[in-house]
Amino acid sequence: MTIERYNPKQAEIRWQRKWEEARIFETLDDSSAPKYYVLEMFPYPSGRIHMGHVRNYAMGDVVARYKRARGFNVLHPMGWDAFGMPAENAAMQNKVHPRDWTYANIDAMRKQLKSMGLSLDWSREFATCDVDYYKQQQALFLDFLAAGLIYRRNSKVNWDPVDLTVLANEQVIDGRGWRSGALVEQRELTQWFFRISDFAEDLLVSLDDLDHWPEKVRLMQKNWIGKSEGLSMRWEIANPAAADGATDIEVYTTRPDTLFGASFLAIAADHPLARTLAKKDPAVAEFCDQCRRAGTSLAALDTAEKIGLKTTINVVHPLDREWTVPVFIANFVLMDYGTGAIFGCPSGDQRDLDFARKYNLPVTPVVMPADADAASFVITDTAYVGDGIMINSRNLDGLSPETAFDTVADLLESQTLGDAPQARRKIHYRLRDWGLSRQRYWGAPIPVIHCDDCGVVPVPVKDLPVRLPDDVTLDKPGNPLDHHPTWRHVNCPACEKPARRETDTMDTFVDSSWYFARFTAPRHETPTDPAVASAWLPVDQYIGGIEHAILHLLYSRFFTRAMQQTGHIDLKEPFRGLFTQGMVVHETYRTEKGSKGEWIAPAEVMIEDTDGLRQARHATTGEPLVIGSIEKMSKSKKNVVDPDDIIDSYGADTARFFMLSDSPPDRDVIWTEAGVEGAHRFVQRIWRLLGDAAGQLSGTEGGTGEGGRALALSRSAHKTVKAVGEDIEKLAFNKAVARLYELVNTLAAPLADVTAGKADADLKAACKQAADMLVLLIAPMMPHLAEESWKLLGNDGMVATTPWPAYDPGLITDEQITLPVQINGKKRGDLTIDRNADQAAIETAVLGLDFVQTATGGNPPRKLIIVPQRIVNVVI
RNA sequence: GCGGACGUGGCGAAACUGGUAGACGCAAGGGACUUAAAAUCCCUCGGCCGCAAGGCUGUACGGGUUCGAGUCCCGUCGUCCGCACCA
Repeated sequence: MTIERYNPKQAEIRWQRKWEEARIFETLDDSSAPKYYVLEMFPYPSGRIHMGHVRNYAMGDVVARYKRARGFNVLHPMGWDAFGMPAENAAMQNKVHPRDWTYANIDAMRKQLKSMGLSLDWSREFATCDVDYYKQQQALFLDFLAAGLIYRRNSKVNWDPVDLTVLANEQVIDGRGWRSGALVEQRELTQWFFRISDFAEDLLVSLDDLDHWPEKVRLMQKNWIGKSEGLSMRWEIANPAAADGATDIEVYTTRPDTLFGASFLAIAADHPLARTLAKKDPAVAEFCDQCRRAGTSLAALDTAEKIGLKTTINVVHPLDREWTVPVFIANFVLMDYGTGAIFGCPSGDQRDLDFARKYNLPVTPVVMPADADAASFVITDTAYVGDGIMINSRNLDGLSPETAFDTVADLLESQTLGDAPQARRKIHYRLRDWGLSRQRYWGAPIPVIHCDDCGVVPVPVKDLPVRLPDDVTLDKPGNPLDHHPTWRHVNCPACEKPARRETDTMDTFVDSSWYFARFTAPRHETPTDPAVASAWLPVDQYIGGIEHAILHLLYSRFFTRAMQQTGHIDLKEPFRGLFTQGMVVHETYRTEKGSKGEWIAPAEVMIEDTDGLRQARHATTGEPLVIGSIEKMSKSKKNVVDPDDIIDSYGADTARFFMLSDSPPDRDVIWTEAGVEGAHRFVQRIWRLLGDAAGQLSGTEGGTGEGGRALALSRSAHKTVKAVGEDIEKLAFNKAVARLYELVNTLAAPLADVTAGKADADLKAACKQAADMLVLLIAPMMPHLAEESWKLLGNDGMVATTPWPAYDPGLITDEQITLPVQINGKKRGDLTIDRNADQAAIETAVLGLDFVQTATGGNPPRKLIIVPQRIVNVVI
């Protein structure tokens, strides 16, 4: 009579096979059903999946299975972000080819993902290192180049002189290469750039329309784009001889209103004028070198002292020809922001104030708080940066800074210096063009050829792909493509003379900037099938980590616009809905406190818990261990749990379910053994309750209970259907999980009666209906258990192709409701009353309650507040 | 420095637009079943007082608005995140 324990191992593989054979997750383009595109950020094939992947893909799969059950034509693809440095590093360490290493990893991870039972359309799978994929990417490059969306220019890069490669800013640690440890040099290299900054304004204003994105991500992108409105103004050089004939210095400011507070100009060490001066004066040259060296270390910026060197140059104040201001070279002025030159107004900027005090420059307050006194207002050691009114500013006095801004801007725009207006209003963005050149092997080759006669010549489309050569040596420093004996030698497509291939490859962020579009037609002979792509896109729900909030998402938004401009796609925003999930974290264990202790993996730890006191011990040696802080799972701290182990011992359903319960999905979730066991107990509980009753239920027709317990059960079940659907729509998986626990709790007793043969026909029908509903509701989270239970209950077909259950709205609202009754705002009791009772009826009933009578002493209350369907408050 | 988010039992968390604070889970304690264990089932579980009925108190801290505040406003403290010599 009692059913055996559920065996996920056998059941899960069996159902995975059945789904695959029936090809139910392979998506067709021609469907009359509305489309729904759900996508999780595709993984880098590092070798094994981790719990973060399990969480990410479990969430996406809930959405995909739920939407499918709701009748949508769901696209849910998977692929691999497969180019990048780790493959080259592995190749150097293990003497394997990056390609072999990568594809072996993909095979291993695909197998792991399949064991999770995800409803993915594997027929659309690709890796970005597939020749066909990067061929299409090269085609996009050529189109972007032709459309002027890509250009080439010299740019300063971080150069590792040992590894002979360019380093990203994140790879420079304390001024040294992260791998070689060599002092990083600043070098000028000719590099390719995407004109993303041309789209700055559109990328900024369109954020407002992305109302299914987290506010946090939109704000991060907004700050990253960094729009500022200001004035670009030229200051006439009073002594051109000192400046080698230069006549003016152009300065960018967002505070032209403070112009009368100016007491110095400062230029960057890399400013052309500074370079000119450095040539003549060794002291200037030495100072500039010092600034550049300090500039490479990001950490040093925090503490770096503001230092400057006074030059011999003076400039004329734009609004007073009698007034000259000294020019400094300063370490805090950046060449690549604005014009590389600023004017300093010490009273209104703390940094300028510190600088002025250090070099004894005048400090004139020009803005004061509206309630201050102009005669006595002084700046001591804190600059005044707030709003207020203008003072000490001649004709601007008394104006607001905002009005003063316009007054100064209008004046200087109409005033001329030389042959041109002295100033013009300028909108400035922090967003830089995106440099895509990488001096590496394992990336998509940039499809251009350098010819001595013709210059840079794009590879003709018919010659694509430009394939990566297989026979490369990776044990020498530098770019393997560069020292390949033959690969780079080709004839110029234009003049047929010998020429050289570009040996730089593309940044891997390029690969991930359009993969979501390729999934819509993954085998098409051009990058996209525009009609198909436009029909599927945008991605309705994109799910991934917050670490991609800026770069990946911004680049993808740019790429979509660029693809629209070049006719590959007909929209500009790729992701309608975005969700950023939290990390999976775990306790840490070490042999002793402090840095001396050795990290111990959770698998080797035993936890004892007596009266709330937790003690960790080594599972084999029994040695007591220190329980450390809860941190992101990482190899270095050994606090990792391998998904394979969990799926092996508990099954995929348990792993998925646990990842979805407990914590809200955007917050970190703590992985605990007890939590997994709890999830697994729930799996077994469902199986046991349904299994024991299955003999009675499998022949029973499900139906809504007509009265008593049967009706109460049906009410609970229908309410759960409604709630779970709403929770999944909001991606509130943890709340949906709680509703499922509740339903099982209420279902337990009636099911036990059914099992014992003590249920009447009404209750049996209600139980069957509720049980069927439960199975359909758990299916997005625990699909294998759902299929197995569905069959057990005697139902036909697969849950994976069964529609989402409908609830009866009539069962959602109860006829009797219980209103809490407060006296002076404190709950003192309840009132159970007909839900349609009018105000007068409620009032009479409330005043008749014993505890209300006691409180009022029979007198009418001062006030009686009745909030329909909610609460009653008696004020006395 | 600038910008943002958050702060609720022993723990993870619920609480829709201000309306019963702590749903649901974990841990813990007690009990039943069992030769025993596991599994399962039942009960208790914010704090204080009380045999109990019940009362008081409680959402970081201090004020305020309101019939009513975890939720709104002002201030303080703390934690986390993003950007950062940005002119």
